[in-house]
Amino acid sequence: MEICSENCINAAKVKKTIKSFPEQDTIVGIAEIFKALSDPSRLKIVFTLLSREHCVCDIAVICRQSESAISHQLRILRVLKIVKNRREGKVVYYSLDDDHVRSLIQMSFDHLSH
Amino acid sequence: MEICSENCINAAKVKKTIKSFPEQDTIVGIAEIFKALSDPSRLKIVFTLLSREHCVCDIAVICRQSESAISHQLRILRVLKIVKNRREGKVVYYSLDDDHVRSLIQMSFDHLSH
DNA sequence: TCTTCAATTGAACAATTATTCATATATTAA
DNA sequence: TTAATATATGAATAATTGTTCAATTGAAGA
Repeated sequence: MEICSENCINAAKVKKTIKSFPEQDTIVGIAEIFKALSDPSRLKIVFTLLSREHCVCDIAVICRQSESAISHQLRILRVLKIVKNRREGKVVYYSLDDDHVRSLIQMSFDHLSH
Repeated sequence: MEICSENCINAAKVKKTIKSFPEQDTIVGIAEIFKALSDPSRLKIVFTLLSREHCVCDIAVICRQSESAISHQLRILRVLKIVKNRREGKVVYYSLDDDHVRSLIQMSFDHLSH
C-alpha cells in the first residue's frame, strides 16, 4: 500500500488523527466487548439478565437453546466481565457484572431509532 | 429441548423475564450495530472518524489497509448508519453519522477499566 | 459410596465473514 | 472523447466462530 497522491491526502488532518489514536490493545479490547454483544443468541442472554439473575437452565428455556450452547456463550460473556455467577448448590445463577452493559444497550436502542 | 425439572426453573421469574423481552427484530438490530463495531479493522475506521472527517484514501493510510478493504468496510458502516459520506469532486469524505457511536465507545472504555 | 442432576468442556462440523485481486463507476481535466 | 484518479463492487479464498454431541465435573441426597 502506498501513500496516495498529494492532492488526495490532507497531511495535516491525517497527522492529527494519527496522533489522537489509542493503543492497538485498546482498540482490540473494545472490539472484543462489542463482539461479545454482536451475536443475537448471546445478546438474547444479556437481555435475559437485564432485569434479574437466572440459572443456566432457565436461560436455556428463555432463549430456546440447549444448555450446552448457553454455557459456551456464558463463558465468553464471563471472561469479558459482562456477566458474573454465583453457585447455590447444584444451580449456578448468572447476572450482569456491571451497569455499563445496560448503558451500551440503551445507546444502541437510541441509535436504532435514529 | 425440554422444559427443565420443576425445582430448577423458577417459573415466576422466567415468566416475568419473557414478558419484558423485546421483539426478535430489535435484538437482531442491536446485535448488528455491535457487530459493525466488533471488528478491530472496522473499529479502527470509526476511531479515525471520531474527531474529524476523512477521505477514503486517507483512512486507508491511517488504518494501514488497502483502499478496497476500507471501502468494503465503509459500506457496512454506511448501511448501518454509523457513518455517512459526502462527495467533493473525485473525493468522498466519510464522517460519523450521529453521536450515539461516540457514547457507545465511551461506555466501552468505562467497561474496559472496570 | 452410588446415583442423580445442573453445568461445563472439548472436538468437529457448518456457516459466516474479512481480505485480496481484478474490474467497473464516477468525476475532472486535457 | 480520452486519460487519469478516487472509490466502489463482485467473486474467491482463508480464517473465524456458533452449535451440536459426547464425555466430564461438582454438589446433594439416598
